[in-house]
Amino acid sequence: MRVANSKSIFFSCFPAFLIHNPMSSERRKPYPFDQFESKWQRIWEDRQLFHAPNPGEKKFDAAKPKFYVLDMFPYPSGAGLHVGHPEGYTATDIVARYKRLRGFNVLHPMGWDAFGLPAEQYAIKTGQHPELTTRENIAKFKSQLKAIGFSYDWAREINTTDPRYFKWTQWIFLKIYNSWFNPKTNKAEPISTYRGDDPDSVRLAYVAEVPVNWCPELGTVLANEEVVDGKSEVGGFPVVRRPMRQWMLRITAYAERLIDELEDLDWPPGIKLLQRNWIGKSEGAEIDFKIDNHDARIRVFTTRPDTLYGATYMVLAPEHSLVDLITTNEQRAEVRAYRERAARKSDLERTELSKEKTGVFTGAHAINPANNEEIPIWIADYVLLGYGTGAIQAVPAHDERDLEFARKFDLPIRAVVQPPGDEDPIGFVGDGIAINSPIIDGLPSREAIRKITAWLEERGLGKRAINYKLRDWLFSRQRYWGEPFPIVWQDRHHRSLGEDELPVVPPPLEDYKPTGTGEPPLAKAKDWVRYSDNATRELNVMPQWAGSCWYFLRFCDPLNDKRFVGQDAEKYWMNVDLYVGGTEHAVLHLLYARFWQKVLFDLGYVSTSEPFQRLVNQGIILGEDGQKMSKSRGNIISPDEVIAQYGADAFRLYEMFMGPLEQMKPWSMRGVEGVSRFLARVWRLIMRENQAGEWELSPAVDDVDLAKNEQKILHATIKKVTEDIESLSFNTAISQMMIFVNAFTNAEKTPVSAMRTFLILLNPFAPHLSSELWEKLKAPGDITDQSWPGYDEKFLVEDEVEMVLQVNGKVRERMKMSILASEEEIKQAALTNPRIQELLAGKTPRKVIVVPQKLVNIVA
RNA sequence: GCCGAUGUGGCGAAAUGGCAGACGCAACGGACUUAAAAUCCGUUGGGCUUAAAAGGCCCGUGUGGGUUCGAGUCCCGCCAUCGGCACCA
Repeated sequence: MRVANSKSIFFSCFPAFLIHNPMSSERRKPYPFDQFESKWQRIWEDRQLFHAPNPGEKKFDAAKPKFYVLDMFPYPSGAGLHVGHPEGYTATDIVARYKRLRGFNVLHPMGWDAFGLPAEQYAIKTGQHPELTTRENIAKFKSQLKAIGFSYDWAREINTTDPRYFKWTQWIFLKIYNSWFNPKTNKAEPISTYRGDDPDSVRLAYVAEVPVNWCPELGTVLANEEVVDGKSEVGGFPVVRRPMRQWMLRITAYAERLIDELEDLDWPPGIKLLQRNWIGKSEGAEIDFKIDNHDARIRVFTTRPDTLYGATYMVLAPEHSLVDLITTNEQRAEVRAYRERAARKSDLERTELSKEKTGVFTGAHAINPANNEEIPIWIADYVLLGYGTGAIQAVPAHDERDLEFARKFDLPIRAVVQPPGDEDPIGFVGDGIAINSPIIDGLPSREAIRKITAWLEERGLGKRAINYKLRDWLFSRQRYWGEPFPIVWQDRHHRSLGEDELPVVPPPLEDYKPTGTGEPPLAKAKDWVRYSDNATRELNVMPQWAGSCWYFLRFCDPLNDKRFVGQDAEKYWMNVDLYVGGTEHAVLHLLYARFWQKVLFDLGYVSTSEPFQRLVNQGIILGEDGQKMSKSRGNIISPDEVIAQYGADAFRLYEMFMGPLEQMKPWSMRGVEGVSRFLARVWRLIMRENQAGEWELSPAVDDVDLAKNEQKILHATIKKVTEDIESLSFNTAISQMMIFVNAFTNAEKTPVSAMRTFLILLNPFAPHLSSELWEKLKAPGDITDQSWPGYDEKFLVEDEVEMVLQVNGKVRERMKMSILASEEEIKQAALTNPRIQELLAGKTPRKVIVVPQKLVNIVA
């Protein structure tokens, strides 16, 4: 307590209700939010006020339009919420409450993305089952969210670790597994429509031996996104490349559609660009090079077939399958040594540390198909097996990497593109004019590409080709706390379980520790693993992304036990009209979810091919020191302490008042105090404290007409708040409400009608306070049943406006003008103004610009 | 290196090409109070002019140019900070 030495005074002058627990109420509350916030939360819960009925249910009103507003659901960590989490949640809650007042059926759900590594790590440390800690963490998160007064439809709460949920995650996996992508129809179809010999080679879920990010410390494989600078994102342990049998999802089949269908989405352009870059489409050609003394050919991918004449050597990735075949005996030892070194390199060494190009000559030569020149074939780890064909034609004159390599190993460099101007052709990578290239000499690059590609195609030497950076999705994890695959193995072949065998529930385990061999922890559950006498279960589990790939669908119909989502519910609610979350999910989550949605759409299970129509990213909230909040900096602020001191409404309001939603901004307790003062002013506009220290309705509140200026400010506020909520500019909406309150604070009479209207405007932002005051005003019905007020422009315009008079662009004078004044009248009034006359000193103005109702600029 | 975002008072910020700094914080002054807290009222970008005030003038939105009667806003170049990607042929 701050007033340690003044307890007697403290007790004598404070109302009784504030002192029953003086240790917890550090200071006097500016308004008694603690008296009613939990009361309203209870009322909302008891009355199921925010439950949205589905089509076909009793209270469903088909006449209303729908609005689906969704938050990225959280991973319930042990630490609880910090003030960054509820930023987006507050924004969506304001929109949800606003849309309800506007007469929409609003779907506003919340749930838990609860599978994941931290719970498993905790289990390893403590021996507590992840299910238990998950349950506890969820309870903590949920109580924190409820304390903020969010209007979630808790009847739709979902939890990705609930068998009733992941049963359908597994079901969707089966659909993916039992589908293939038909390039003719450009969509997924049931595997039964595939006419080839080996369906397993085209399934959208398949098994492959792939080099993966193996982290010995965690005893698991990590996805690329979980590896940061060659170290594990969790724990910072070293990560090495190692081939392993893994489940993959064929997301690359959808690369084109994932790019194209971004077009019509209302997403920030930056996020669309990020996704496009991630998918990384590039157009070019594949060209076949003959190998001297061998039948095999090497296929390369290039975006610049017009530089073919400049290809003075070739490079294969060290892991390329033809390396063994073509390497000459003299070079074999050197090549083998290089390949071994490359294989041992971690990602860190391969990228960050390898500023110097390395490579070795195979001893073999290829024939350049354009000029039949013999060129040496090298291997080097700057060529990646996973991109294109894993082999390149090296054109050192017009590619920085090839140039660096050629210079280091003294390979020939030949210019074949003449840059515009007098730039040096060597090292020029842009478009120019083809030179030293008989077939295309003199052509600009774009045309040269077209012509030489056609030339190659005619001769069967190459063809147009498109490549993507996007790789197939590594979909398995060697962990315990995830969805088991509904797959069994028999005679070294995988096959799917029947839908009636779902869900496949993870077996209870005593010991969650990684085996360390790369074999998943599920291998320890011997009985569970044995599916039948000759079949065993798949031991991997799905990655955490799986559950979040379709949760927005489940929210439409969370209790359905017949289908992953009921058809009518899905049709009615989808798509998500507004999706709010952090930029950290800009690529992966959003890409994966779009991919699943498209598969389900192709197979006819959902009605839209894109899940999220409008996307908004909230900015990060920094600590009071302007640094990112983190345990180590000790600058984490929990909503609990803020709410205890200032109340949930002040917390919500400050989250939104800090600045634009998308922006990064630092927390400030002073700022919370500021909005809390504003809410107290609202309270005292309607309530006053009597002699006994009790709050009662203020006698100033009366059923009076509004003065003209009051009418104007009321309608200006309705207009501004409405428009600002629509554009998610909550900070300026709040500013306008402050202006409103400031204007009414000193009025003799507080017009009750204006107060009611204002409370409706305030309701989405500060639902507890506005509900309480609505009740205190004895206004009819519940505030949540009201309809959003409209405004009338006629109250906003005045008869007279103040206009600015400028001379040469500088403000020199102001004058009042009727809004009806014509331009000519305004001009005359300005020119005859004494101050302007004085400034002009008899000179004739050269030009007069009149902007009606705004200003006059006189150019002298 | 490439791509993207952002640079405005002491601080968070606001401004359809038309009065830069609304609103809030902090600070200062006043009212109320024995006093303080709370509350209410007022001042608050920098400089010059003035005994003081009123008033007037000049400068000011990262930086240098440009377009315009007029630029925080539009165009070109540069700098800084943050975020993403990073041998993708």
